[in-house]
Amino acid sequence: MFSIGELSKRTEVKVPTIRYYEEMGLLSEPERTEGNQRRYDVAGLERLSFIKHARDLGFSIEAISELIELQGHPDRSCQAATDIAVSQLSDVRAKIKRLRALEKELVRISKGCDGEGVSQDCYVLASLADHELCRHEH
Amino acid sequence: MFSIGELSKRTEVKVPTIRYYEEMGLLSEPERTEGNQRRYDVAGLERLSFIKHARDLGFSIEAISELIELQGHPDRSCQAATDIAVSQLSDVRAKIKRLRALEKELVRISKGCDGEGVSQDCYVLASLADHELCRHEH
DNA sequence: TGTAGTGTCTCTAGTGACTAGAGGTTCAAG
DNA sequence: CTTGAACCTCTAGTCACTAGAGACACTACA
Ligand SMILES: [Zn+2]
Ligand SMILES: [Zn+2]
Ligand SMILES: [Zn+2]
Ligand SMILES: [Zn+2]
Repeated sequence: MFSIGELSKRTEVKVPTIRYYEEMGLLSEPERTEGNQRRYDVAGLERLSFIKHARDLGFSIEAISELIELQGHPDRSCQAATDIAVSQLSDVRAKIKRLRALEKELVRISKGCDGEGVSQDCYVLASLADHELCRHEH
Repeated sequence: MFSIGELSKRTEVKVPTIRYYEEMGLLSEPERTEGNQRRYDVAGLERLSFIKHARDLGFSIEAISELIELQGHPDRSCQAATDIAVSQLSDVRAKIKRLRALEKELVRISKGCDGEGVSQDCYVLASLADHELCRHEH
């Protein structure tokens, strides 16, 4: 049995975050000591590792809820799990696409000024004031 | 003179967002009609366009505040503006890097299951449970 | 001039996923 | 048995908005 602090160390999830996951229903309520402190078993550790891994991969709390729900029913179709993963992938790809456009624009903007001049003549400020100077969509 | 709704249409910034920018000090308080409604001039429109453009490029409200402050002092050095832009660029690059790692991992994970099986045998769920299956750092 | 309908006002609360702090209690080591 | 770290609950703050309530203002048309 682990205390919340031990669980935190083993999973690299901060203590308040663990309590937050419990409140959100991702973690089931663990046993308590007589003095009301949480005590976790291996199942709790595995559950939290799952959540941590999914969060690291960018899945939302809501998506993780669904995945955990599915995990609890071994005989159910896993179509929903694949759907969630595919949708997460397309989210990530959309974000990358958008950030790449921003990157190009920011390269142009920051190359345009070395910081040696004054505000009035600054290419950075001029570029922000006028989207027409932009080469890409964003 | 524009009403807040007209300003909203011209800049594609939603009305409550305009009020929020005012509250945050990005927009100076505009004139008011006798009935207390906001009325903007061209300067207000340009200011809001600047903010919109900077937000679209991912600059934080705080960064935009500094840029606007700088814009108000045409004779001051623009070093800070370049610094802000460069730092924004490196933020964007860091995000892209992270997302690319996630993308690779998510491709592997979602390719691993066609959704035809059951939860118990699902590669998506197995992958989330076990980071050892991952090919990349994240 | 009356009125209908849309726009605007302020204020409060909610979003997601935590994070920080206050004020109090429990645990484990020595 | 004492000390000090860890734990408890609860509230509020983060960022950049977004939604809604209830009241007031403006505009166009009859
Ligand atoms: Zn400059
Ligand atoms: Zn632009
Ligand atoms: Zn599957
Ligand atoms: Zn992994």
